Amino acid sequence: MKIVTWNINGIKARIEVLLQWLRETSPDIVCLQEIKSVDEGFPRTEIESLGYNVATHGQKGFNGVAILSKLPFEDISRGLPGDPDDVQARYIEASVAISSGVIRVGGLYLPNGNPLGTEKFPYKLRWMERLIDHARQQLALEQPLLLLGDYNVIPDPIDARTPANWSGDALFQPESRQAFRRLLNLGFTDALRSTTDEQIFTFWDYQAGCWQRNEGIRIDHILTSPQATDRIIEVGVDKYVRGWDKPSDHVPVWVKLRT
DNA sequence: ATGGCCGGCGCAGCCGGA
Repeated sequence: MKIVTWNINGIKARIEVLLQWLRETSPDIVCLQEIKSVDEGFPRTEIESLGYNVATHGQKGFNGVAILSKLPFEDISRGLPGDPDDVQARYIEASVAISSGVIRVGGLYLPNGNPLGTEKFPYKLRWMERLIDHARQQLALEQPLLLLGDYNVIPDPIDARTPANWSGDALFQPESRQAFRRLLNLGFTDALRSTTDEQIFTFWDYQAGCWQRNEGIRIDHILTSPQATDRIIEVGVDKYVRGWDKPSDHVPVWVKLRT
């Protein structure tokens, strides 16, 4: 089965691109970030007509995540535990039954954290600590688990075309990278990096001709638990979607798993 | 030449993104 993460940067502006990509690639599960929509405004019926179940966790104007699945959801959890005062819609989790058991999927939109020196950066780091705590609990279940989404973290220098451009950026701060490594060190695998040493990007800024100059970064990641890692067949990035009309600034990242 | 964009909201121009 094919499981994908994609920051679509606004579902209302991207619905035609999303439907076209769904028709062409027919993924089984899709985690979407930055839907920038309340649940009632999400174009659910158009997506359902392609054979998907839809679960959303939205808010007005910003953030917002969703999961699409051809298989029915077993149970859905909205919001990242650990801070009842956090009103930002950045996490959704669901299970689907497969022939060999159950697979759990967490779709996340990790805070950007810029600019440094504001409350946004400590919020990012606190959010990462909550994610680590939650991931540790989920790993204890010893099931196939995927935590995928827009992590807003450049893990290593190879993951940026020009690392020096990001030295003052929250995405490439030592604290951000260390928290990402601590998450991995719980027992997760960075699925894409486990299959290639190549420089591969998932985001190109709209500004300054970044796409044309290939000034990209890799910030959208699929983390797999040991039970999911053992099932990996192939990992890839649908880079060509960035060249479509009215593209998102992110592209889909996918993994094929044995069921 | 070292800047260049985009979406949401809501109907001008600001906020947020990365």
